[in-house]
Amino acid sequence: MRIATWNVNSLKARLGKIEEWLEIAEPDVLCMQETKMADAAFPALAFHGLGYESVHHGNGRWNGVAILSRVGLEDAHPGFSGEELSDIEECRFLSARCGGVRVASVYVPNGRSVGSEHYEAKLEWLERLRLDLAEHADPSDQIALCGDFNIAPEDRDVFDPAAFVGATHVSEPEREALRRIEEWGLEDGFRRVYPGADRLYSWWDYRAGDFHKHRGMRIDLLLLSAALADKVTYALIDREARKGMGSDKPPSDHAPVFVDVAIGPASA
DNA sequence: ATGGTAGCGCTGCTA
Repeated sequence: MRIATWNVNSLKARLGKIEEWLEIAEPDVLCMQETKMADAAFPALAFHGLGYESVHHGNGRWNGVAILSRVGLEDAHPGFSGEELSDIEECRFLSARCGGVRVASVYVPNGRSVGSEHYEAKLEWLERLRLDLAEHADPSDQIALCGDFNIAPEDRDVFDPAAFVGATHVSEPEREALRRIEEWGLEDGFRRVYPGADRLYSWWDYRAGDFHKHRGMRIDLLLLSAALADKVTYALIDREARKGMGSDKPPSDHAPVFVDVAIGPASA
């Protein structure tokens, strides 16, 4: 099973590229973030035409998450377990069961600047995610948290650690919050395939030509429970899709990332 | 050089 994640930075602006990428990469499951779309505008028919069931959780603001699946999509749940839909101001978490895997599309708050109220809210959101797992999930199940975590797990995941001193995405409290989630029973699927690699990024700032200068960060992660992590056969950050894929319109500032896991009918 | 680009949507916010 191929499980992918992609912060698309506006689903409306990127729909053509996403359709193109689905046909090229053929993921079984794709988690998207930053759709910037309301549920009523979600193009479920376009994805259905490519063989994907889908679910979306968005309110038209700058957030919004979705899951596509061609291996079944059941028991979709917007927000954390027990969270009332009417209480959700920012749509950043959506889970569903796809082909026997509990999949979540995750869009961690940016945090803006260390010490700001937005940064504190980011840490609180991460702790809430951890508690949600601890209370409502079992680490022995097949679980994949896929998304834009807005955290580079280690210094080797950023192009120049010195340039990020004091910045968000690399601060110790953020990394500690991520580690605590992993300690519950999840593992960075990318590192199963590339344990020693550095300078492999998933996001590049649009500005100052950062993509072409290879000045990026690896912040888009696939966190897998052991039942999946032990069966990873391949992983890729699709840098080609960050180039724009033949269209005149700009690409997303994130590249899609995927892992292949040898489970279920797709791998038989 | 305290810069730069993109999306949304129409003014400035968010990333």
